[in-house]
Amino acid sequence: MADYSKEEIKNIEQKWRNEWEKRALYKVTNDTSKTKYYVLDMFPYPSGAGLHVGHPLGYIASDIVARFKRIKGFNVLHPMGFDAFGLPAEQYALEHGIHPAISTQDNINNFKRQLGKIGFCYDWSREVQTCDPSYYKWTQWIFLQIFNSWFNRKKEKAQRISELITIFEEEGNANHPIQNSKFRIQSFSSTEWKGFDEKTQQEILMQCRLAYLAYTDVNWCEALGTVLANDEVINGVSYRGGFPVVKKQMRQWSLRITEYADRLLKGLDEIDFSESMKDIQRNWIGKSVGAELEFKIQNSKFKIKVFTTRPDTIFGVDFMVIAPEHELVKEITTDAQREDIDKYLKYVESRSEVDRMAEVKKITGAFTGAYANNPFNGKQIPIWISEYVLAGYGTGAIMAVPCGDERDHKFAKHFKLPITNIIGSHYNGEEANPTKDAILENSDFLNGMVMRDAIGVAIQKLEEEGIGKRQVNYKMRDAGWSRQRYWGEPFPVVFKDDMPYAMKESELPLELPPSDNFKPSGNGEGPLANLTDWINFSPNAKRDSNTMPTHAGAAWYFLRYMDPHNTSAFADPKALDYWNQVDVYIGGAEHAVAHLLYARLWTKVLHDLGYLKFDEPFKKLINQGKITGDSRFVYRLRGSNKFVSSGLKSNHETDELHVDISIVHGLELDIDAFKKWKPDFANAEFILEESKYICGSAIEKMSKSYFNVVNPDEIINNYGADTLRMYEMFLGPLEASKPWSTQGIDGVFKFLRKVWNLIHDQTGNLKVSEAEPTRQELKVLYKTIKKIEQDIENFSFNTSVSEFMICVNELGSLKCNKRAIVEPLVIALSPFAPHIAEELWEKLGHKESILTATYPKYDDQYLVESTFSYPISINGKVRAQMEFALDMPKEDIEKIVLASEIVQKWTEGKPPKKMIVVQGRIVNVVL
RNA sequence: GCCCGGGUGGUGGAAUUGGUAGACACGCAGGACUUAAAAUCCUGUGGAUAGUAAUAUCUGUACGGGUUCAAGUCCCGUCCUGGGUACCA
Repeated sequence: MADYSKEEIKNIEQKWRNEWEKRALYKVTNDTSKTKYYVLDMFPYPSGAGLHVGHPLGYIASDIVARFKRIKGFNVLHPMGFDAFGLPAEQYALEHGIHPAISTQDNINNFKRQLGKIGFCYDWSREVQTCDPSYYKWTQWIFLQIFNSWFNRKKEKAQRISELITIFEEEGNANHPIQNSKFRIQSFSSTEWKGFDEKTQQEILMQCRLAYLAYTDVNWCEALGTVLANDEVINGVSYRGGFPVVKKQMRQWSLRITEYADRLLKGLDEIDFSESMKDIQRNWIGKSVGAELEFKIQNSKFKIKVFTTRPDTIFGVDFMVIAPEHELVKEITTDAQREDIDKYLKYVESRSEVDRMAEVKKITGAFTGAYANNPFNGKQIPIWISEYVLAGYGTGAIMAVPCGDERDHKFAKHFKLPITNIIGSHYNGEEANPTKDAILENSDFLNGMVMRDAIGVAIQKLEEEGIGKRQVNYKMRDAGWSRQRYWGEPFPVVFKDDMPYAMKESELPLELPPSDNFKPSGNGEGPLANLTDWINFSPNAKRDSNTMPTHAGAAWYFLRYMDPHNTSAFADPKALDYWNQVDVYIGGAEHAVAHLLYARLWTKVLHDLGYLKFDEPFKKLINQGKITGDSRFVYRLRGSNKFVSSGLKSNHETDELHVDISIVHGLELDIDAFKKWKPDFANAEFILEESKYICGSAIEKMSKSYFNVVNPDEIINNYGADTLRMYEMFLGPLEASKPWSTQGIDGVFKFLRKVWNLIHDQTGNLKVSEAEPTRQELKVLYKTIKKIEQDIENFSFNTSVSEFMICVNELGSLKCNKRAIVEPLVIALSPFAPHIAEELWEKLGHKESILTATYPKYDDQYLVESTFSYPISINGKVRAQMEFALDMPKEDIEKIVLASEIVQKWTEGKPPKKMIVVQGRIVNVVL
């Protein structure tokens, strides 16, 4: 009895999970007397497959941090919830006829059961579910705040739309021009504003709102009768089924995230995300600084605006290219070229997304017959159209500089256009050179300047002459916010006269109407369009048939945890103020651009509107790596039931089959188990190498169909949750992605048993001595505590597990079972292995949970390696100090002293700057 | 193509940021206990050469150069590899 056996582990872990719940130990209060610490996991989408070993990796890490900070004396918020709206539940409903609400609840229950077994210290009383009306009431409410805001570019912040209306009433829009150049009304006075009818006013406001309706392209899949999200479209065909996808214009909600591009970019400097994560966001935002300038078209009233990042190359412009969709194409094409252009436009129209993606390198285009003039020297420039210029970026038109831009160069060569060289020997005639370091030639007033410097000069000149101006462009587009789905938040608006109006707060939530029809309506609208009574709920008012994307609920859930049951606000300002930013946010890197950007955006808008004091939600972000599966293969001879070992398969024609990883040891197949695995294989024959069957292997994603999934329940049944927790941490650095393998889990289990045995004798009785610890024992303990503390602060949990192992090995060899050593060790271990720590803590005579303990302090004097220094004197003067370790053997010290005298002779009396001494030997001397 | 990471024993991975490379663990080998097995414990374990041995010497962090008293770590080039992005002017 009382051995750390598998049976005993189950009892211990169950006992403590019950105790924790019974004593409500994880309940967190908004207690403002303590310093707060907010540790957040990215809440999961509760998929039907349940948890696999990859999920808990980040959760375990955050749980360790939460428990650590707690025993460090912080008031720790460590909540969990579910991102419960989403496509898979709807898909499941279509296939199995089970309502998403029901399957989602089932899945959540299963997740909670699995999470409960791992011993996390979540405060479940703060759980949020995004599909809960009491939650999405506030998602809708925040959406309406965004809808009722506009972005004041002068102040670079969001303001209430009511303030904009006041401005329009007082002064028209002279100071706040319409940004959409295609909108029919561009400027108006205050009297004009007052004269507009209601609908016109609403249309104007729609051009300014941060959440706005507009016709935008969607990915329409005719075969599936539905609209697809970007990530459901792979290389121009649908992810499911591989059907063609085309662009279709639909009236949809978007969030004007582009207005925040610059603040989202600047905000990155203040927050602690990994550089790669910041890079991804920066690339996504895609800021480029350059100039916008106008080219006059010959014999025409039109001008073409282009955007360029390289105004310094203005004298190298040999032609211009505009997008085929550009509005001026029809206007400027000459009669002589009309046939060519029409032919090309037809060709472009016929090209699907797939073709374009596949043939990026293909050079196509047509000449319009029109010419523009270089704004500086009047040089005649032919105007072409080509699909390599995108209508959606910049102005949809470019000035082509073939000697400096690769695509322009290829285009010029292909159509035999002349190429002006402005960079001398930097251009070899064969390929473009995008350098900024060349000295400009053939460039009029820029001649002789280094290109890098000429950029600013050119912009200044453009501005002086009124030809152009400095301009910043972003790759990022506004965020499409409509989904043609059922299982999401309905938009809390009503349409009157085709314009949306915000619902009143008292009317929220606008609940998702009950339905059992989840099929798309077929005309591009989602399933809600089938509910005509709900849509047309009143004779002159309609609802939106779209729902919000899952990003909506996830864009603010971290705020709701602070005050989850509030019915009068999304959270109390005091709670928001106290908990403030998330101190550490742990989750997968796959959310780099979508979720994290939207959460940052919503935070910034709420900040601007005065609801939050902070404008970045996450102070620090840690991306845990993916745990991938380690698959095994067998090779079946084609058309037979004979399997050939991996090393010999090249001699045969074989098919590769996944085999269950549980019947393979390392790479060697358990042949008997294999025969029993599936009836088909009962009579299988084998071609062996060295009398073994060796399997092939590959690292791939964990998936049931690959037979490489490891369910945490299995590990917990075998070894207990504490071993699982420590093993997942021991596997490698948190941020690295790594294949799952249970090789080595025994080592972690043995470690825990050693801890157990440290204070139990062979018969299972407690053996703790009250004796004073020795200096050596204290050193072992303090060294460990200090290292662990640093490791946790650095999120380096793999090394901290090693550190514990070293410590227990050393204490074991010292035969140390003293209370003064063991107790602090158990406290330090408790964040990693809470169950065993609680049990030992109780056995050591404590009535209160170990969560109420205080993280042990260490005494530096026991850790210092170098405690005294020996002066080296040269010519009677002390010239350098040498440091010695306190516990260095005496003989070694004598050796060094001797050596240092030799060194002095060797260095001819020059004082060494530094001497490297390792284990009593002088390794190196720095003069 | 462009922008970031990464490449260390049979395996997962350490290395105080330029200072004994391979901590810790797995695996493997040998030993102890046992009638036996399991479990547990102990010892060894990058490679090569020499030696009965303790040990000694050389070599070694993808490859080729370089800086430095000293390089896994810094610089240049090459090759693999993971991620992001894609005609963004």
